Amino acid sequence: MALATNSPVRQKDIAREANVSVMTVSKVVRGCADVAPATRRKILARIKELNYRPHFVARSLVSGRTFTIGLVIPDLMYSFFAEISKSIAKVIRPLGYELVICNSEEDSKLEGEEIDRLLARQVDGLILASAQSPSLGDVINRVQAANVPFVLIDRRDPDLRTDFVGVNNKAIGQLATTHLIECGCRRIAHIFGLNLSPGPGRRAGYVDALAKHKIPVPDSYLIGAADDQSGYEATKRLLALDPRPDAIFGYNDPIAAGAIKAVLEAGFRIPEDIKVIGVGNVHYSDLLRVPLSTIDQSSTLIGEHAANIIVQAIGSKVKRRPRVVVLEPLLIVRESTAARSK
Amino acid sequence: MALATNSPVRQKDIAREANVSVMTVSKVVRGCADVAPATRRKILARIKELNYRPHFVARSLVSGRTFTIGLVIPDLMYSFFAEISKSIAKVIRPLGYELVICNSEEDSKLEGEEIDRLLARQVDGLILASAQSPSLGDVINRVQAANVPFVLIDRRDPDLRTDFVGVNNKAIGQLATTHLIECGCRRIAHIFGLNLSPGPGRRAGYVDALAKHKIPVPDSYLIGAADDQSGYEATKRLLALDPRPDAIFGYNDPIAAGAIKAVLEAGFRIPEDIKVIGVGNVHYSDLLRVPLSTIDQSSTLIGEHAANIIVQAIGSKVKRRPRVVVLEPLLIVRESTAARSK
DNA sequence: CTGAAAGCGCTAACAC
DNA sequence: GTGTTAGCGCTTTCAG
Repeated sequence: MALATNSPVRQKDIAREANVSVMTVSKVVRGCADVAPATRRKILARIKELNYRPHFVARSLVSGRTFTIGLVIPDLMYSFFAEISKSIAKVIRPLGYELVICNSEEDSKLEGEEIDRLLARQVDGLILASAQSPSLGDVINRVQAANVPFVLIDRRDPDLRTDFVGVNNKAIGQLATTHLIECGCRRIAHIFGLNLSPGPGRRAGYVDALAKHKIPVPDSYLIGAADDQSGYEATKRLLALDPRPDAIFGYNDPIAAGAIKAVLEAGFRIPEDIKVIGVGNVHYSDLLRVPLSTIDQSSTLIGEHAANIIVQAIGSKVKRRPRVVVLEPLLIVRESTAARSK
Repeated sequence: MALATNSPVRQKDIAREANVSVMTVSKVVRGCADVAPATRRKILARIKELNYRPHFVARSLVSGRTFTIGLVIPDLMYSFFAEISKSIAKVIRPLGYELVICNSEEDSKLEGEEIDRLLARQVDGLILASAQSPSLGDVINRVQAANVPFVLIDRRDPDLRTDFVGVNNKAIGQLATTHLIECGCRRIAHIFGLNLSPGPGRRAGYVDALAKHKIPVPDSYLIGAADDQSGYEATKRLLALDPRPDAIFGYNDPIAAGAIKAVLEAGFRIPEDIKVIGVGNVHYSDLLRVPLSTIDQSSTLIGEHAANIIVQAIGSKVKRRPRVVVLEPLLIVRESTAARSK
């Protein structure tokens, strides 16, 4: 025992110690059947003794596979993306893959660089929640040129026929808005998000639901924000309008949480005076000043689907037709849109 | 132009196209000076034309460096760790490193496997927020045997002389508890966390502060929890005690948020009847039912320090003495411990 | 300034 | 069952 506290142990070392060739060691390491039991035992003993670990890089060089999947997301701090990352990892880990996560920080230039780096690192596949706007074309071209399978998540370029996993954003907008209408609200404002695929989709659903119920709203009820802070600011502006909105549909939960803060600060009650709904069903929605009604977009499922698709794409040598998974959203009613008896 | 839509381009291809040897291409790629300007230009043109990208794996095999750093954390969903991940990435990215993040899910067996995998992948360094308990010894031994630099973060084994970056947890416990005492509370309960280094540290600070002010509390005021849900449950049990606590110090913000929920549900007011304080200053603390007073543990700084240390350790061939960075916590007072005029 | 030789650690493919 | 040969794409070393 003892020894081997330092310096990498190679198959060559095992081979020498066990009086066999490197090839035989390699076979044992990979679990090939055609090795004599006695030899195998001897080699395994040395492997354990010297604490040998196969050299992943060397193996990758010859096999052409790194068992690495790259994930590019706007921000790990959004629990939506953290949850997706986690669920992807959970699927691919047992298959021997590791995940390299890159923050693009909603910056399309940075995103491009990260993707290039991941390609240079020979990732076997790529999962992208792109910050590119309005078109993903450039990046996608480079990825395709590198012949690396990829899946788009959350944010989609409708012009591109690629694998995609996401939510039906229009349905989200419709669901949220219709819910508010059914709650009796008629002056429904929407704080929309970034100009990426989920943003316009939710907005379209909002507009659509209003139209369907023949409820007109002033343009001033549509206003943009990026996070809880700007959602808070945006809401202050909404509250100054005349007539004042009686409901606010936030692009996501953080924005809606900011809205709640602004509404309460202004002295209005939720849900009595103003109802608020968000999207995402983030973990803490239930703990907010007013427990937040929201639309669940099943982040975990998105990750699982994306992971399964990419793994399958890596495995298949033939060109597959693009797989598109669009999940249906789910309304979750909490106190912020509750029907309150006075 | 055109072509090269597929198949990897190698230096060999560039060399052939440019009528030079592979060596010269390699030199240009690496930016060596000893290449004739004309040759360099010619080669660069081909590189761009064929969209050549250096093969990271091959490069790693010969250089012995992967420019990859492994990060093992309990859960990416804890915003504390997400924030650390993000700040680490921000530091190492410009230096050419990529981060591989692994969730250990607070499972020491899984953690060990992940570390082994990262070692097999030849990571240049490792940053660990270990779930091992009570001692990190085993894992650390393996990492040291592999001769890979590593930094412990957040969770420490006091017996081990290793690089470490974290917060002064005892000071956190003292700060929180002393603050509650100064608010006039005398029946201060503590919901402690997992039995890892931060848990006992904070608890010790709590006990210490109470002792210093000669405030006795019944054993029943000390109770454990793991997340917001169990924090909620734990608080319900605390509220059933006689005498009822007039303050609750939660191990972290999620637990404290769960406590707030339970307290309000039971019909008590915060901060008038019961004050609550957490730790972590998570992003949404301000948006909770009652804005949560908390102790900031500067997650971003932890990540930055850890990143700097690991990069330095990777760079230096000599054995350095362990660097230990213990950050001092900061009290942030919000409404949950505010002195309210009746 | 340019290039030929050797090899990083490992594994296909094929002999023995 | 076992070992030999060749080579993955790149860089280090050293000749030209």
